[in-house]
Amino acid sequence: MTTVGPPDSESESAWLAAYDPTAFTPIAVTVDVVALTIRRLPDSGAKALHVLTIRRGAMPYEGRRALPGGFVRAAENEDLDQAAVRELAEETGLAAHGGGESGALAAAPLLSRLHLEQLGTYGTPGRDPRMRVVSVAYLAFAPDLPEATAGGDAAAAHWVPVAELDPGRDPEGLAFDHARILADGLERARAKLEYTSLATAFAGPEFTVTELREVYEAVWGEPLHAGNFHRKVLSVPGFLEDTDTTTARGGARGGRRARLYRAGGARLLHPALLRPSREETL
Amino acid sequence: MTTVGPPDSESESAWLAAYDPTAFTPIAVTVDVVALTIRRLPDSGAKALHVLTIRRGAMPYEGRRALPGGFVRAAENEDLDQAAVRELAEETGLAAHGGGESGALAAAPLLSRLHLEQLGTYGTPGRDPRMRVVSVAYLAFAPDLPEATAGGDAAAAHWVPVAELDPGRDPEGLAFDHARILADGLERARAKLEYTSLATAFAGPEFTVTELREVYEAVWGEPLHAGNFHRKVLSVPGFLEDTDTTTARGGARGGRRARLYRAGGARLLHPALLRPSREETL
DNA sequence: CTGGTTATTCTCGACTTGAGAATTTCTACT
DNA sequence: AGTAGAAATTCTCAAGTCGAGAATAACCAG
Repeated sequence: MTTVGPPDSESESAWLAAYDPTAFTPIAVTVDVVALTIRRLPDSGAKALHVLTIRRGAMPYEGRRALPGGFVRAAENEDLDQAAVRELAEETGLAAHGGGESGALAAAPLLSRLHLEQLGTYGTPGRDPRMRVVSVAYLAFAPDLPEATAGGDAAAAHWVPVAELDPGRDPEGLAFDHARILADGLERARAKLEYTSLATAFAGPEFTVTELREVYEAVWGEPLHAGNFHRKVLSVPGFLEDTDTTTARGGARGGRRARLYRAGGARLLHPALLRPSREETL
Repeated sequence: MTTVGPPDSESESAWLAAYDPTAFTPIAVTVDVVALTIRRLPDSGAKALHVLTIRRGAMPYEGRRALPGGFVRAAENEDLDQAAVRELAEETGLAAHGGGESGALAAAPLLSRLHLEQLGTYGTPGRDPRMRVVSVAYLAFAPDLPEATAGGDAAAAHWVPVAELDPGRDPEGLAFDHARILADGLERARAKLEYTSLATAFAGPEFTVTELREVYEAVWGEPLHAGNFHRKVLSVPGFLEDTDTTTARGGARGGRRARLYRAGGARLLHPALLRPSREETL
């Protein structure tokens, strides 16, 4: 019930239990961010889903990769969402400097088109070997971001193809329970692409249907039928808004110019775009 | 990144920021539970969605209704999920006594068929007037539970029809930001009924298609076409499993006996059962 | 002007849906 | 026993959606 502490607790009512002194064993509250973007693979040139990771500079898990994150600044009355944006900005180096810390997403110019949402909270005792830590995880989507890194100060920060972190392909794995958090974030992202217009958050302000399809293919990790995809996205009311313009040129190797669209007002997709395959999980 | 505290922080790296002393302004961590069940309305006899509320016995918001909840017992190494189950058990009086606190849902016998999932975390500064509180909210579904109340100790606990708490119909509203949490919980519940087999968690071990439909109608708050609903649920693979038995009697005023089913293994519904109406929100 | 490339539109058969209605099986009451 | 009304289950049918596989259209390089 969110009641708190010793004050006004002389009642012998049930609430006495809640005012138990054990409640005051300190618990640290942090935020971790699963930041996703779509970029081209250096080699194949294909578009793939990438996640932002940093390299830990201290024990425990020193040298291990981890999700960016850090303490919620309680003393500064920082909101959870604000903390997530701040950590992301600091870690990516994007607008880490100068930016006022007023309106959440407004702080960092380069992070302006960012979509941010809470993913879940992880607080199992022992997840951090040093003390009890409850971490609120956030999921962030952004259009192709620059080689983040160099967060002004942070240890190496890099966009890593999520495929590389797949348990089995990744020898050491992420620090703490971050592999689990990442997995939850990916599943959430894949699911939200089905019934929300979130995919447009990965694209620029104007994009082609093919680019949008590539977003879906990168996140879902499977090819989609171009024709049917085209028909489908244009039939969902409010999903795409025609700009009446086309790309300046066709493909590098020839080909028709593609029509440009911008995100329409709809937030929910009706009917939804369902993944061809999916597993029986929950 | 879930890193913590002073120890091993003599590095001048970026992490220094994370080790900022301000991080140690205490933050209290609590759990709040949105517990839902379906019961008959005392008057009309119709089935309606109810939420468990308690009456606050202390300031602030003394006398106001609130969601059950309380501190996470850090000193006892209590997991967040455990804390939610414990609070629910204490508040409902169901198995508040004796029960070991081992396996989460196993503690309280009467709560055994309970479905529990994390809803979200609410930590806006000022949501509790006394101190900084970060509350992890949980959503719980259970089949028709007894008139909970009398949690051994708790101030009056009651199942309240959610319609009664609707902003506008409810003069005072819930304490803290609990109205918001409840709203989020309801939306989540309504959404999950669409694409998961969660509805069966509101029904007994064996139920009829009509009872299942009543669950959907109570949660969604709108009538469904009986015939189409029947066809639909039976066509989703793994949703319902035939028991080859029927109810002992038809309806009180006559009528055919209904076939009994139990929940099948499926957790996700394919294809989904979509709400007839829905708003454009996210 | 030509061949290869990319975008967009069509076709068609298999399903799925919503509405409305028919059937089947019961209970209560003459 | 026989009948009316109730509740569960099954059907019908037209409209909409989907996946596969083309067919068209518009472009680029040479």
